[in-house]
Parts: sequence; structure tokens; C-alpha cells
Amino acid sequence: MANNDDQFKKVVSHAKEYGFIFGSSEIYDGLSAVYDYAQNGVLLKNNIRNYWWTAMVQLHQNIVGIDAAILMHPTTWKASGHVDAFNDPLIDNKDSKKRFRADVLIEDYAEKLYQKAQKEIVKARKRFGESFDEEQYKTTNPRVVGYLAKQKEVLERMARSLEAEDLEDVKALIEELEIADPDTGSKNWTDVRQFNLMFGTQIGASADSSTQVYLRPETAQGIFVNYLNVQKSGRMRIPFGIAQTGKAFRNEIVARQFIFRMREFEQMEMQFFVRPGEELKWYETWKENRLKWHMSLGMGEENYRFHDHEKMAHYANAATDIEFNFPFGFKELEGIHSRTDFDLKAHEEHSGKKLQYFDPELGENYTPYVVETSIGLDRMFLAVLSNSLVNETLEDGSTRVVLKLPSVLAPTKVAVLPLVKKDGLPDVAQEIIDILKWDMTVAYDEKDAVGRRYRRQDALGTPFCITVDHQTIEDRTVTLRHRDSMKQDRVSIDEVSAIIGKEIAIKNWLTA
RNA sequence: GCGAAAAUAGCUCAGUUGGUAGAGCGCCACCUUGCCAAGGUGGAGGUCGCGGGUUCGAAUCCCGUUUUUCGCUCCA
Repeated sequence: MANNDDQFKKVVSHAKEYGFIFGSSEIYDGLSAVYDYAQNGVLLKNNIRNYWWTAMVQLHQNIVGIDAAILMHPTTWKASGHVDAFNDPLIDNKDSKKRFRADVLIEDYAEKLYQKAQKEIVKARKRFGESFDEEQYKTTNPRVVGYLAKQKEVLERMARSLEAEDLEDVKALIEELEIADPDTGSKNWTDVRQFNLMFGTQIGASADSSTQVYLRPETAQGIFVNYLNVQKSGRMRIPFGIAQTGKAFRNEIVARQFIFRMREFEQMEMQFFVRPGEELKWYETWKENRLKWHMSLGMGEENYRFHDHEKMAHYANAATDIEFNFPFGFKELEGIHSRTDFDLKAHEEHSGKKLQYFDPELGENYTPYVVETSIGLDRMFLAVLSNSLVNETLEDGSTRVVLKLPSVLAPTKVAVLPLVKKDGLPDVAQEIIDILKWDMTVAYDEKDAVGRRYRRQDALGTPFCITVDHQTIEDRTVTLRHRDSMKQDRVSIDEVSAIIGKEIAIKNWLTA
């Protein structure tokens, strides 16, 4: 564990030192859980996004992409359930310093009442045997009636108070019921406070004429509200998918672990629209497909696992996470959910517009079911970065820090290095750069001994170094040095582009 | 948000009972070497997270605040 903590710290400090990630607005002491991608980080991030987009959109004829706005009509979030579900009433125990969801505390209390009633019923059944009438007993036995009535009363009062946002009454209820901290028994509670996980802002400059809107807490709704537009204008036939990448915002109570949980983050998601009843088949298909995508990067099969959800979110009938072995343990990297027709139905209800699809093969209308794949781009970035950072001990006992990024994702593909910065070698290096720069990101470095320059490129994850020496002037050959093996080949300048191109081609990675 | 710990140069860290800030690495310039980092010379870079207070004097003591880490909580 200590080793993992250590590795995580190294990743964070490496990310900063080598220009991958900076804390936001650092000169003003930073902003909690917001980060900026730096000169190398943005390249790596773009490459990951492109690798995903190619695999999901370009390679699937029945999947198209969109780019929906971050701001959406506020009713969207009523329909999606976020206005209600993203509001948590929380309460702290002053003695144990623990935080609880106030509604969960009350629900647990109500559940206990129900259990008491059940106990009475079980006892009574033993007593009366065959002739026992449970329904009648529930309405006649005073104790059971009391428990059930109390349960109902408690739940109803809580629902009323939450609906009216009367948080004082929620607290009053907790105190009246003498609900204690389940761990410590303390009844010393703070006030109940509401935490809204959606960022709000307003459209319209003046306060009185403005409309409250939200920064989207997930990108998916931008696809749902556009699904019929895309289907009709693109003449899409079910099954088909709509993909997009983009920012989403959540005002997390606790946002931690570097870029793992940020307030502003980027999702890469695809919603796949299918016939009702076929959703679980497609769910399995996409589970398999997405895992294969992860495996193609060669970051170790043992570092991935599925975590199937026992308890479903309100919209899903099957859900799994692809978890990755981060330095702080296995954590969710991607979610695959069978979202049923929950979202489209909800939008139909709230908008009053039909969002049905006419299936020409079946000759009937229906609201499609949806299978979603949703991966956090920032999490993927962290997975790649933390998995690639290695402190390697070489045969001669010396060490090097090397970022063994999959070369298809590496920010810089090749560094061109003149062995010395005289005798015309820099000019030849520049010629090579001018050939390669059209197809890949190229770096140039002429400072310090070439060995040290190799190490610098290792730390940046550059998979190839081309060294121009005196022989280059004579026969137009250079040495091509490989990051991971540190081996060198002598090749002609004319071959370099093709050799590197093959190694970094998305096609070769995705079909390997 | 609550509790605990921390914040000194780009990075990793020293800094004694309060006495005016240092090292290694890195960076820049020049020289030297020339295929796997750490030769030479010179240089830049810190109002010690920020704001108050105590004191003749604060990186050091006190209070507040911001950020980070860990725990609680939450995670569609």
C-alpha cells in the first residue's frame, strides 16, 4: 500500500514536472479539484480521444457522432431525474464527525418499524398455524397496526418535507424519532443541509429576467434529446448508435485523487438504440467490445476487471463497470449500462413530443431501448499515465525514469537529435523534421550529451529518437532508437517515416 | 462540509531554543565531450501558500484563510 501511495505521488509530480497536468490557477493558490492539461497532457488526451473516436465512430457504419452544447433546457434535468436525485440532504453527527444522508437515516428507521411488524406477524403465524390470515392480522392486531401506521407516517412526512425543501422539519423528524448515529449511538446532530451536485448558472444578464440553467452533469442527455433528429436526418435504422465526447460538471462534495474525480471532467460516451427486448444481448456485445478496446492498448489484462452492479440506478436493468487497477486500487474507468427506455420515455413525458421509432421490419412504432458505454477521458488519461510510469534499473545498475506509453497515444512520436550541434548536423536534423512533421508530432533537442537527451525523451514517453551523426552526411542514414528496448537500428532517412508510421498506426493497434 | 496532517526554488527536501534562507537535481549561457543522464565556468530563480497578530526582530510562536493528502460522506 505504501508502495502504491508512493507510485501515485510519483505520477502526480511527474505529470507536473514534465508538462502533462497543472493545477488550475496555481498562482492564486489553485482551485479545488480543477486541473489544466499542459503542453504534453493535451497531446496525450487528444490521442486517447482520437483512439476512442476511431474505434467507436469511424469503424462502425451504424454509429455517428455529435457534439451537443453544455447548456441545455432546464427541463432536461427534471426528465433525467438529476434535479431530484442529485440533491442529497446531508446531516453530520457532531460527536462521531460522520456524515449521513438524512433521508437514508429516516428510511432505515422506517425499515426497522416494518421489520418489527414482520416479526409480530411471523410469531402470530406460528401461533395460529394454517388458519392464520395475514391480511386480516395486519389490520386488526394493535401492535402491528401501530408499527405500520408509524412507518407510513414517517415516510410520508419525510417525503412532504423534502418536497417542500423544509430541511428544518427533516431535522425535527430525526430528533423526534430519536434516531441515533448507527455506529456510536450519538444523537448530537447538525442541521440538515442540501447539497446540489449540479452547477447552476443563469441565461440572461439581468437578475429578474434570467433563467436558471445547469452545466450538464452528464453528456448523455444531449444525445437523448437529439436522437430523433439524428435518426431522421441521418436515415439511421435501429440498431444504431450516437457518440460524443465532451465536458460534464459535478459539484462533488468530495473531489479527490488528482484527476480521478474532478469537478469539470470529460466523458466519451455512446448511446446505442435497440429494439425493446434485445437490450441485454447488445449489453453483452458492448461489454465485450469495450473490454477488447482496453486490451488493445496492452496495459495488462490483469489490470482490468468487470464490476457488475447489484443495485441498479433508477434507469437501468443491467449495469457494469470496467475497473482499472489505479495506484489507489481498482476503480471505475468505464460504465456500461442498459438504460432501458427510461430516458426517452421521460423526455416524451416532459416534452409532450413523441420520440418513437418506426421499425420498417416489424412494421410497428416503439420507443427504443438504450445501451450506454461511458468512459471518463480524464480517468483513462490517469490509467495510461500511472500504468506507464516506470522506474527502471538497467543492466549496469543505473536507473532511468521512462514513460512506457502505448506509442499510438504518445504525445510526441519522435525526437530528432543531432549528435553534436555543429558540422551541419542540426541542418540535416531540421530536414528530417520537415519530412516527418506532417504526419506526427516531432521534437528537436540539441542540448547536452545525446545520452541525456534520450533520457529526457524517455521521461516524456517519446517512443522513438532519431540521431543524426557524421555518417548521415555521407550516406543519408540515421540511428533509430527505441524507447523501451533502448536498441538502435541504422536506417535510411527515406525509410524512417514508414517505419515509425507503422508502429503508431491506430489500425495496427486496434487489430493486433 | 467535518476531523487530522501538511504547504520553503521547476522537482526532492534541510533550516537548531525566534536573529534577516540553503543543498542536490533541474533550468539558461559559454567551453569541453560526443550513442545512453549527472565535466568546467558563469547565471537566473524564493517577500518561506496568503492575511492578520505577538515580538526590537517571525519560515519558526498564535489566530484566520486557501490549497493538498488521509479518514468520514457521496459517486447515474
